Amino acid sequence: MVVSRSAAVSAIPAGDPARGEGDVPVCDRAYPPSRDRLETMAQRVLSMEKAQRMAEFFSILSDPNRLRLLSLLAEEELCVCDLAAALEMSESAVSHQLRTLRAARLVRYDKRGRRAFYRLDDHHVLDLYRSVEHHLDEPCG
Amino acid sequence: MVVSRSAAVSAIPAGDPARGEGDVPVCDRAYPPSRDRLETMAQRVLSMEKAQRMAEFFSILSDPNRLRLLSLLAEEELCVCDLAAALEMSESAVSHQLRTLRAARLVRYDKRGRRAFYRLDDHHVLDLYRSVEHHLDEPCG
DNA sequence: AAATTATCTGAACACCTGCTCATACTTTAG
DNA sequence: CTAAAGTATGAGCAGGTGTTCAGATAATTT
Repeated sequence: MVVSRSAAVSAIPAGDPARGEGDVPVCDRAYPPSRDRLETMAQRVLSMEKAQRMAEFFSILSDPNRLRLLSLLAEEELCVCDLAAALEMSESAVSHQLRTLRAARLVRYDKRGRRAFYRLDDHHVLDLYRSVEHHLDEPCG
Repeated sequence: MVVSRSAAVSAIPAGDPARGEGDVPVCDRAYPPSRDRLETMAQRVLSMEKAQRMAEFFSILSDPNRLRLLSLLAEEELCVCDLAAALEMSESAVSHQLRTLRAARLVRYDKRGRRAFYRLDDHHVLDLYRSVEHHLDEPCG
């Protein structure tokens, strides 16, 4: 894991805004690609296993109701029925979605009496959330 | 848009690591929630429209093969057949996925001869990609 | 010109997702 | 104790997603 880290990070290089859009890299390579080129690409490409895990994480955030749940829980802990009332969803649907978020360790809950109070359990997800929110607010996005 | 920005950003507050996990906020509120509380939550919750757009964006990144395509295109521009060879996918499947990425403005292409060279068209997506990559590399993740 | 190459596209199919509904469980109220 | 409230969960179903397959298009080669 430690060894693969540098390779993994280099698989997606820094933004590199220094390189202008104009100077296009080599464009008329031989086809089919040589074994060397294929091997080079194989080293750069995200492993299937890692891609799978990343995709699963993104898919947790790819549902509007889950995002709305997170947006409320980012402010304060709330119980299932409050969440259901605020989002105008059935309590069953909310419970199912919270289960999904729980499985992904994005929220955790705390049962008091017959109510279950949910709160965020992941600080990274907020940064991500805000990044995309900001990204989509851009005029070109 | 400008006016809504502050409200939108405040919907998800800063990480606020200063507040310890110990001091739990108010936990035994009345139920059902008062009109005031419901109204407050309604102001904080992500709008359905915005949630929809964010979810669509995340869903673009929620497929392992699309992530692998992006990981290759982050390094250099590549044509469909190179990508297909590197990922061991059919050229048709790659073309379909590139169409999806194109529609989301994450990649753009450049046709030369009978080949189509694809490259990234979005700088934000790399930051996001790296954030999640880093997040999932953590021991607790 | 005909054949080949690189890509694109629509249809069809299998798989996955998120909802509702019915039901069960646990805790509080009467 | 019984009844009700709050939540959890499995089954089932409608809708969405990603692949393959067949076919079309345009540029190159022979």
